Amino acid sequence: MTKVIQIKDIANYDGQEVTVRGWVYNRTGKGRLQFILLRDGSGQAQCVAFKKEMTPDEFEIARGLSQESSVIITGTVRADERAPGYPGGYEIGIQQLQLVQQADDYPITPKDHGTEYLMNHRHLWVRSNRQWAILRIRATIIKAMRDWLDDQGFLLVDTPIITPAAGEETTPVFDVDYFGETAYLAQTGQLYNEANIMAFGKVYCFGPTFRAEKSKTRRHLIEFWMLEPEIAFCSLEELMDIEEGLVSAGVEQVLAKHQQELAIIERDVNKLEAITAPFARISYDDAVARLQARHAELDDPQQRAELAIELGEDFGSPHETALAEMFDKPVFVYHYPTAVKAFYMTPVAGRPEVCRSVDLLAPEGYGEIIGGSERIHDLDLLARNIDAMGLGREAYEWYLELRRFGTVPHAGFGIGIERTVAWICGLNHVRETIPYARLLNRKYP
RNA sequence: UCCGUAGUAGCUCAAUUGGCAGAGCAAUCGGCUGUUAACCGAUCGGUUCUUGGUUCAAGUCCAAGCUACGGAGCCA
Repeated sequence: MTKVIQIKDIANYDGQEVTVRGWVYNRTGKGRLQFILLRDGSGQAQCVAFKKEMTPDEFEIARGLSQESSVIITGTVRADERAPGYPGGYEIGIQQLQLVQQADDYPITPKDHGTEYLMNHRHLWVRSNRQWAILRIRATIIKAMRDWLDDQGFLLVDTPIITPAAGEETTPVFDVDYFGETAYLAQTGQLYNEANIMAFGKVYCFGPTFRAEKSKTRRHLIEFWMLEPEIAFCSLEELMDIEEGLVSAGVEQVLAKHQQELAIIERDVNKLEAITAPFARISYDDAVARLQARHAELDDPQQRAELAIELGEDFGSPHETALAEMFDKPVFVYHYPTAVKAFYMTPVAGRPEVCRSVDLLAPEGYGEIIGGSERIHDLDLLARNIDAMGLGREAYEWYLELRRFGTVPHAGFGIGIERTVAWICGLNHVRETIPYARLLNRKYP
């Protein structure tokens, strides 16, 4: 029994006999010579079948292998510059081949397919190179950001998915039948984070969140994953320091560990190498002025209509894109109008029409990847806002109590994992950044 | 919800002014000892999204609907 190896480690076994187990990604042949590109989840390696080096029965199996058939192959590793794969450069000369199952008419061929077809076969599509690369990068981004927070003294504190009240008042939520009562799927863990910082100082939660919005764009999912740090005794400026440290750590780790995957998805690595702290910080007022200046340069009537903006209005998607295009790194926009932001955001002292909020806009048109703010820590002001929004005191009683027992200035933010992955990978849609996307018209598979 | 585009073989797409339903890939069979989405030969493959209408004749024109894609709003 030879050693079973992972293909990613193949370079360590040059000249040795090994066993690999996996699936046929592709096969080409020239009569008595067959090339089997085998993937095992960790990588891909070319396995070469010569008729004279195998039993006749096993060679016939090799000659007839279909795409995604599962096999166990034993053979000798040898370096060969012609060998494709990941990492590539090594191939396996097959001595024994065991067929686990001959796959029957695999639907996703190595040719072009449409989006709908691929999404209908997402359970199989995740096997493809490009999806393999993206989902591996996603895992690294999550790990890098969590490691960074852990190293900074944050504690992971999980927050509930089923909640008694909608977290934010602005967006529609999903109802859940909770033994005859109505509960809601979480849109954010923030309110619970605010309780948890009073116990642990610096915390974050990480998990799925749910928005019942009828949004159908390349930036929206119904179910998406969010990493939400919250920090006691934290100002908006300190919050921006944390955000840029977190984001640049994620980019740095992807560059360090995934050159191979970035090559598969053909990402322009130069643009990622530029993503280092600090990031530009501009006020909402400044952003509006920049957009108005840009607007004045435009001739096209449709573009002019999209980019028109007055002080006090919220940004639409075209505004965010235009702003981000002015920078080659993510850019912070702070002090948004109070009226367009959530009820818990602290008004700026002396200028209550704007609030201590900050969004981080990703470059290359990917839009907002982070939203954050200083939270109101004054009991009376928070209670007034809750009443003014018509939210109902009962569900928020515990939240108000946080301001009654040792309230402190604090701040936090949420970073959308899928938008971040889409930006770092240079994808044109978030649906490829999550294994099984939930979209307005899709919950299958 | 609004605006725009599309729907033809398992997949990706053609089909001229309304005039015989086509190709590549996949699949099946055969050939080939260095292939990189191999190549060569053959075979197989159709409710042209649905319903109704115009016409000698509809994939093509008209009406309604369905589905998908892209964008807006809203958001991360």
